[in-house]
Amino acid sequence: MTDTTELSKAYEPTEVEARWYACWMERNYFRAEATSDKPAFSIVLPPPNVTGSLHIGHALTATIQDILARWKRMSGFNTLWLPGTDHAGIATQMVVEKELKKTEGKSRHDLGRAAFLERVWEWKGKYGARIGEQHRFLGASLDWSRERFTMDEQSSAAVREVFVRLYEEGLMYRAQKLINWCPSCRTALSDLEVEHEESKKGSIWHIRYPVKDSDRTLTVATTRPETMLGDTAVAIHPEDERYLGLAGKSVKLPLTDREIPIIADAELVDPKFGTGVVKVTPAHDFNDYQTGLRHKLPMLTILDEAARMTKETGKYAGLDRFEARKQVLADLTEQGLLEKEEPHMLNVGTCQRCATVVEPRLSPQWFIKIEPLAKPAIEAVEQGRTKFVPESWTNTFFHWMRNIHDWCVSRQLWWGHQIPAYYCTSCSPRQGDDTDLPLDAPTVKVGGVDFARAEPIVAREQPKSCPKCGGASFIQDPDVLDTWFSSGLWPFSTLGWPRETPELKTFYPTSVMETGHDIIFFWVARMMMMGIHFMGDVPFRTVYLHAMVRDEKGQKMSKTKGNVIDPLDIVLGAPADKLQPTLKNRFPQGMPPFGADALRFTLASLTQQGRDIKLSMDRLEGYKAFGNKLWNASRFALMNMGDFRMEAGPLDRSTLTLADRWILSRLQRATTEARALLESYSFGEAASTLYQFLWAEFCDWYIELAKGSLYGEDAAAKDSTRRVLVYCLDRILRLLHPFMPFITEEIWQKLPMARPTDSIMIAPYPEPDAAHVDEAAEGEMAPVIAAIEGLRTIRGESNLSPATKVKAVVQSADVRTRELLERWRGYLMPLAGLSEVTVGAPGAKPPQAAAFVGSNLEIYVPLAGLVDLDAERERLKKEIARAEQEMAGVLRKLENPNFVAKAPPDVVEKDRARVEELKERKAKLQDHLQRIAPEPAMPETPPSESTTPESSTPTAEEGASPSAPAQVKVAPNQEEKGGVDLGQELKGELGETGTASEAGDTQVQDALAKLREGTKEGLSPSDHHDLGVAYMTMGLVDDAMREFNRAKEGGDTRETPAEGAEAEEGESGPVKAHGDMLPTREVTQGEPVRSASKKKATAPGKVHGDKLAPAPTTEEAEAPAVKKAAAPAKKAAGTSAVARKAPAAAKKAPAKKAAGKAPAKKAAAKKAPAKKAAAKKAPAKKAAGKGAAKKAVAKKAPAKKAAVKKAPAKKAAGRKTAAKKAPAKKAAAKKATRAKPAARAKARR
RNA sequence: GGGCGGAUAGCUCAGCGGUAGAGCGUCGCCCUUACAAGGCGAGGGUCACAGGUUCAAUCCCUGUUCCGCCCA
Repeated sequence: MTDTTELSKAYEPTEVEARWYACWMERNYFRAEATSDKPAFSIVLPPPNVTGSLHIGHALTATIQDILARWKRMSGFNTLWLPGTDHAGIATQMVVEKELKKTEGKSRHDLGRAAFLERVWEWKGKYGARIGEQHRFLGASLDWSRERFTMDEQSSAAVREVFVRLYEEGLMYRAQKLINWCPSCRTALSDLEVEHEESKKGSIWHIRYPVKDSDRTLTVATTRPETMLGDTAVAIHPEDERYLGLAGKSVKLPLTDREIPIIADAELVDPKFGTGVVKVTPAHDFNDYQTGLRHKLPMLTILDEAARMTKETGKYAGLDRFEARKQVLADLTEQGLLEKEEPHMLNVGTCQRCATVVEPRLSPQWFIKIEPLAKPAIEAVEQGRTKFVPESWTNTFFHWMRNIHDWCVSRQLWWGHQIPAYYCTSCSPRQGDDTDLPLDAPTVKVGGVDFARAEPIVAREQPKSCPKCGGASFIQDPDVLDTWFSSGLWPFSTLGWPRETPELKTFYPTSVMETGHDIIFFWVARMMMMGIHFMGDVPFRTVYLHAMVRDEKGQKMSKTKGNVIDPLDIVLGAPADKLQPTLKNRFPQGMPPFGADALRFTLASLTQQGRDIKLSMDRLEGYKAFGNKLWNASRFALMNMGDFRMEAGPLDRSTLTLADRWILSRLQRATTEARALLESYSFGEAASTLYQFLWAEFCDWYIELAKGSLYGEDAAAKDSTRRVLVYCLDRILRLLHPFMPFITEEIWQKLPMARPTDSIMIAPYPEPDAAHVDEAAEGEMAPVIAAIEGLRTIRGESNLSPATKVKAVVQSADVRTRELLERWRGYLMPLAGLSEVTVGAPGAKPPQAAAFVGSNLEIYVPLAGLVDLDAERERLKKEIARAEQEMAGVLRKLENPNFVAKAPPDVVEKDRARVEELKERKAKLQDHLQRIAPEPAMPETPPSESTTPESSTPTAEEGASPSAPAQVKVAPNQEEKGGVDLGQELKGELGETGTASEAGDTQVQDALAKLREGTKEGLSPSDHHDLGVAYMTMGLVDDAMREFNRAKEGGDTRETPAEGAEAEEGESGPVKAHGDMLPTREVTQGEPVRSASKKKATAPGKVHGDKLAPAPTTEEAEAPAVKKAAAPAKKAAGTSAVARKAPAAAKKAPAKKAAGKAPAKKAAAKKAPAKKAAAKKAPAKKAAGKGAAKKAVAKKAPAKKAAVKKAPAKKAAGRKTAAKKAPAKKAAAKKATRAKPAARAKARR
């Protein structure tokens, strides 16, 4: 069955995905048991609107829920994931109306209610099916046998039941209240369906209302002048002195013949706002409505359902509200009653569906009394019976629930659940010319039932006879219910409620409600209220709210923006002409099929709690590649299986190799981690864990290591490796299955092993096996990996082709390490491309070799004849610089008595150990650097113009300023370790080879002690000066200044580098650059060669700064003779290289920054916390130091950067601005600390 | 006006008191027979700004500025 040729070279998702979904369906794997011994896990799919097709947000929903469902199913749960669609009242009615208009030019009224609804049902059939199909393409393991629709018979029955019960309980009532009305949709809206636009530009008009029986006028300020025609009062603040005595009088309402009262109302009127006089229009403004109620004002409706002026408005009747506004303003102007118009920012409510400005409208509607429902929901969350993830949504939920208003649930639409209220056609009031009469006035029967005044009979079924008059003819309330009304019942209506079904018993409360945070109020809150009220328990235990998916630019996806992405286009691919513009731009040849697995993995990976998801095509491509990687790793395994077939049962550990044990151990860790992350809904991290494990550990290391035995002759070893390969793959596939269901199934089916189930989707989710957690193996593997990485670094840096086999000498003082490396040379050689490896104790090193110094081993690769050694020297210097940099940082900490005293001992200990390690490493590197030094050349002649260290020029690379070699020793890094390094360096200078590392802790301690006391006795003024320079190179400005001051106090006459730098400012390019660099120099200390060469080596005298730096120190000390001259050829190369890079510096440094803040301090401070602290305490000093540092840092930066960076020449222009790059030192430091982060992470994490 | 997020590498994002990470992109060397959708190596960070707390701050606190969302 394991035909290796079965797997194609590249993974092709399309065919595989279609095949497996059909198979799963056929085998009924998605179906949940109504009753089962297994624990239940249930999720109801938030029902997508049947308005159209799924967008990428739905894909996210489906992905997350399917991950949960598959994971739980594999974990032994009786898992129900229940699909369905939502009828989406307004939205669907609108799209169908639109289509009707477009295709047939008809309105819904042309068809009539029944015929129109038929059309909508047709639409529903079409798009409902399409939505189902899309979910299938996404791999969603939904229980289609239980698919539901919010308007199917069962749901409708539930809706009726709920409505009637609420009515019976007094929680559902009908009332004439002011509600939000969309004049375009011509229906009531709930508060939530109104969107508030921030600060729209508008005007506020000041209108004079003449006070009756007086010459006085009252000026009201209003943003809606047209509504004055509906004013039934003007209000003033009772304590407003301007209007004392006016309350109780009346004004003449302009443009009408009405007189309206002046009322005093402290609640409505803010005397500080506008004129302090407010027009009151109770039928068209929510605040005025309340005022009207308080003062029992008449409520005059002047706008009809389409927001046209009613006949109440006389000459304005029939005008649209905005037209009317113009007319009213014109008329007021004419009458001289318009005082002024001012610009005004206003907030306008618009219809969520059609963006029309909504209009408050007085009309009879159905409402749910919400408070009695909200309270238990709040309590449930308070008590933790339902939890929000992320937790931060809890407060949002509370806030809204505690300020909730009664819910207007009636909609003047056709598509939806018609309200189960009936009116007797015999005795109900009728519409007619008497509609202006009071509500309780007797009526003349003219037209149809006047629902505003008729008495409803609420019942599950149409009543047989009218309890009032005995009439048998009824008409049902024409309104339908808010879509969210039926959605609110979803968690139990879908399970059969109000019938008592086994499903209800098994799956309610559902386990998780997973949905977008945008519908927390619309839907989640309402489900909570309804669920608790009707089921007596919360509808779900956990609410996981996911983020919104936005496009790559963070824009919300919308049809109008044209940035909507159809998930199926990603899954299946799409021709360019079908794509929206940005995607077409990105994929001019059309979108390739990424496959559902890649899309799902991408969405899962990008899912972070509390942050929107910007869908990145780059990442999508990356995860597609991940699928391919998995595919090919499996392909590799399968092609090497031979006749092997793994039997069931535990692995025999006795035959395992180190690599086997290592990967098995790593696998257990990944398993544990992935499971824990899933438990906490950390989908992104779970995906990342699996990604890292598969790629960086299993593929990059284990498969490579396995090749040895697979390609070898030892049949037993071969089988053992095969066993481990299959074991791991099986588990990796199962771990990944919830994320990538298709590819994992496809591969899993091909593994040569006994399968406990017919499909991976019902196989158990892997559990960690403690028996395979193997610390020892991981420990043994570490030096092997370290050695391989070291060798690869050497190869990479030397640009050695992988085909070139090299010899390597590995030395370690540690017997165990040597033993391991010797034993596992079989791993070492192929992975590092070695033809030969010699493992031994530290001793003779090969000449002309490249070296890698690890924490416990050193590696040498003779490079003579392979590459020139210049590159290697550069690399070593860089390494040295990094070590020094880090060491300096750690030593700074250790020097601080507070740190030693207050930090936890283990932290201090760790730092101490780190210093030791770094010291040793540095010594070895320096030692090696010296040993591969080119033939000594004549020392360069020091520039005659300067003798101070700063101005003295170091030679390009190794050149030492003759004037200061000895002082160099006092470089900052050594300062703390002080004595030791000093001694060591001196030794080096004297030609001694002994490593100082073992020199003695006592010396270190002594030095430290001295430093802590601040005495630094034993340092000469000159030492202080050099120390200052060294500090400066680290950006430790304050420390530097202190040392300079001490030097001066002691008689040292040299000027501070800053001064020096300044002095040099007018000089020619190279010279200046050097001078500038000097202070920050440590940056370049790692590569003096480079900076020198970059300078074209034309101004050797100027590079002096390098000398002072710690790194060069050693160089100089130990290899004083080394000259740049020695390697002219190299130099040239280096030069150009550097030149190319130089400009790069500019890149990082925005011009604006160069302009002028004092970056130095900041930069310096950053890298050197200690210094920062110092600065804080000594402001005066800081000031002093700042200037110096700024200059120093500013300048030096570019140099280092230039030296290090490889950037295209095009950027040269910006070099100057590079000054800003101050943090150069940081960069250097960074490198020091992260020799090989990626590799390290790969290997160890 | 109130509330909640966010600001970390060129891009998309993790991390959140103790040596800054990933993927993609970039640069260099490689078509090494699982994978060029690849391998190995490298480069790349004022962790928005300003204060504060701390031995130590990207991380905690306060404030500021931008961006986004929600509510009124």
